[in-house]
Amino acid sequence: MNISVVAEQSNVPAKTIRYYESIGLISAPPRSEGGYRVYSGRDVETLRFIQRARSLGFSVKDVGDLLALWHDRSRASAEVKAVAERHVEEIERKIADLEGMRATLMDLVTRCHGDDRPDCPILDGLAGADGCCA
Amino acid sequence: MNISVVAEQSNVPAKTIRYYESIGLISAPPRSEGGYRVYSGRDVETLRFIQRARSLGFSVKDVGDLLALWHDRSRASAEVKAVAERHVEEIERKIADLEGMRATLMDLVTRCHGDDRPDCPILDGLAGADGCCA
DNA sequence: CCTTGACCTTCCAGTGACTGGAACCCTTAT
DNA sequence: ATAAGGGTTCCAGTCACTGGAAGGTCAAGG
Repeated sequence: MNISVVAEQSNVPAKTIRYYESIGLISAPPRSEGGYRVYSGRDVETLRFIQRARSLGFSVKDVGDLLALWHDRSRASAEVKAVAERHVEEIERKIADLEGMRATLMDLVTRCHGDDRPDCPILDGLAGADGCCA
Repeated sequence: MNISVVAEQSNVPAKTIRYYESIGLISAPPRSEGGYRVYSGRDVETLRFIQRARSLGFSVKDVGDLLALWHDRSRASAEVKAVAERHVEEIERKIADLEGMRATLMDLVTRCHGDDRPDCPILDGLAGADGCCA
């Protein structure tokens, strides 16, 4: 399989596959006579795994760890669970941050009449007038 | 005021202040004889504005727009509101994305017993076994 | 046989928003 | 005079790609 086929089947752009190879996340495949990368069905599986993990927000480093764990038949599931749990916590922190921003912004936005007059509680809030973001 | 004083009062690191100057977000202040940047109270206000806007998740580009609007006495509050509303939508998209990830991950995590055995629904899910991330 | 066009290759540069560090200059106090 | 603690510039690195240029390869059609 050439790279574009793998790209399509794994939903990872060809450019990104080469990038993953360059940083060592995946190993370099054999080459054809003309110098083209030649992939196997196994490579597609691996890239799908990576794609799913990335879409769940795991960092590339975490994905590398998960891949290693995946390939290690004797691993303890506790290790995998620990990586995933840390990641859930991080996601929850991000959600909390974003919800804080959303609440403040919604307050500002609803207080702004949004017409052609210059008076604007949003800018006042950002400027530090009372009643805004502590 | 030297840069470290402004940094402390605005809660923006000195390094970041210089960076903001380099990208044109703030204007270059006058210099002392020795070449030090000399700031005024007005600069502190501006940096506080920037700090608040950034902490609400506005991009630096958006902050630039908001600053321009802030300095423009004749602006229409509708413009400001539009910027803020677009940003709220973006935040809501991000929250939705993260909540999707969280739900999938939580499901995987709770199904993983997390002991010293290799059997692991998290890796199975990432590998594409049935029942995982659509 | 030659060309065309789609595919592949490498390498370099840019994104956003900083942050770290090196190497050097200025100020103030002792 | 010197030492500490500012300040200055500039370059490089982060993260995870993405775009683009310059050029090599392959299969089909004229």
